[in-house]
Formats: sequence, C-alpha cells, structure tokens
Amino acid sequence: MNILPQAFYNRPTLQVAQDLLGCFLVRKYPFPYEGEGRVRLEKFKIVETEAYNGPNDRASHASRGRTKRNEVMFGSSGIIYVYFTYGMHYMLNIVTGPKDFPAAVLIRAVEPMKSPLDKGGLGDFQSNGPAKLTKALRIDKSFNGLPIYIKKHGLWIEGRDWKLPKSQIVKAKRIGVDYAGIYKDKLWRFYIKASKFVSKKNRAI
DNA sequence: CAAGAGATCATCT
DNA sequence: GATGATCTCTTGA
Repeated sequence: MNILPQAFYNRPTLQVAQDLLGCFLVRKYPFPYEGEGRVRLEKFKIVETEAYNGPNDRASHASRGRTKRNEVMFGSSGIIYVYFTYGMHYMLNIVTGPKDFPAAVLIRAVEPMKSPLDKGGLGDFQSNGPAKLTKALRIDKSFNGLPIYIKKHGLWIEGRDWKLPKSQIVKAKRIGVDYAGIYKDKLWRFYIKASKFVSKKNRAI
C-alpha cells in the first residue's frame, strides 16, 4: 500500500488535481454488523477532481479572505477540508501547495472497487458526485483539519503504479461557479475520459 | 432532453 | 437576511 505522502500535495494545485486521477481513496471504518470489532476497508478510484487555486480564484472560498470555515485552506498541504453546503451536503477537499497559499482539490467522483453484488458495502451507494461520494463514504465535518497522508483517521489516498496517459485526462470548466467572473471559464476540472463514474454534468467543456 | 423548483441550514455580510 | 464548489424530482417541448 503506497500511501501518498504529504509532499505529494505540496505542489501546484493544478498538478495535484490531475495526478490524483486514477489514485485510490481508501476508507476504513467500524462495521459491527459483521461482528464485534470488525472493520470494513473500502477502496475507490478517483476519476474526477476540481482545483481551487489561490486567493484570486473567485470560485474559491478563499477569494474573500480567511474565515473560520476556510482557514484550513490557508494551512499546510495534505490536510482534509470538508465543508457543509446547500443545507445538506458535505464536500471533500485536500489542501495543496505551501502554507498561507489557500488552495485545494475537490474530489468530485470516485469509482467503487468493490463488487456491486457485495450487499451492505459502500459499493451499494452512488459515488459519482461530490455530495454523493461523501454520503457513500460517510465523510462529514469531523474530518475537517485532519491529515490525509496517514491512516490513523480511516481515510487516506494510495498512489497508482501505472501511468495515466495525458490523452485520458479531460480538462473542463468547473461546475456550479457561474458567479466567479473570468474564473468560471478556467478549465480546472479534470476527469478520466474512459470512466463511467464521472459526475453527471461532465460534458461541458 | 433541457430547464426549473424545492430541499434545508451553516456560514458569511 | 442571502446564498451556495449539490442533488433529485417535476414539467414541458
């Protein structure tokens, strides 16, 4: 298991967002239904990401300065940023770049590695959208501020040992950021061309 | 298929 | 007091 180290995230956001495609988001959590003390280990391939890149990016929470909500974006890289929105949804981000440069990668869609036939597993849930995947993986605000580069908190990312050809990476406009001026047209959303698990609004380029 | 509305509330102004 | 890094359902062409 090659867990991605903190240094992986301490690079330009646009680079990290693309390099995360094809890597594996892993979730480990107690699953008492299988017996006392049992845990489940679920693995998902990351197939879609978005970059939120610095203080000038008007689509980013960080564009209006530091607040209580977005302060982890200003911290060191490899830290989980989870926020709550639309009164019901959690969004999973990983902070990137150096300290005091507010940037993060939003994980928008993952592909379950588990058999859909495995009833009771996370594979039974839809994970092709940023809110759907946090629901499927049981990720909420309690993860906000925790490091993703250690296994301790039951959520980490493992690298891939194969190369993802550049031709397989699609660059597209980010979703739901029409208010962001010229930044709404930045091609800062990335997804794996061949994946059937990309979020639904994947066609706009 | 596309467009619009409703859900629902923490966070920000 | 307004809004949103979303999703699902309904309506209508």
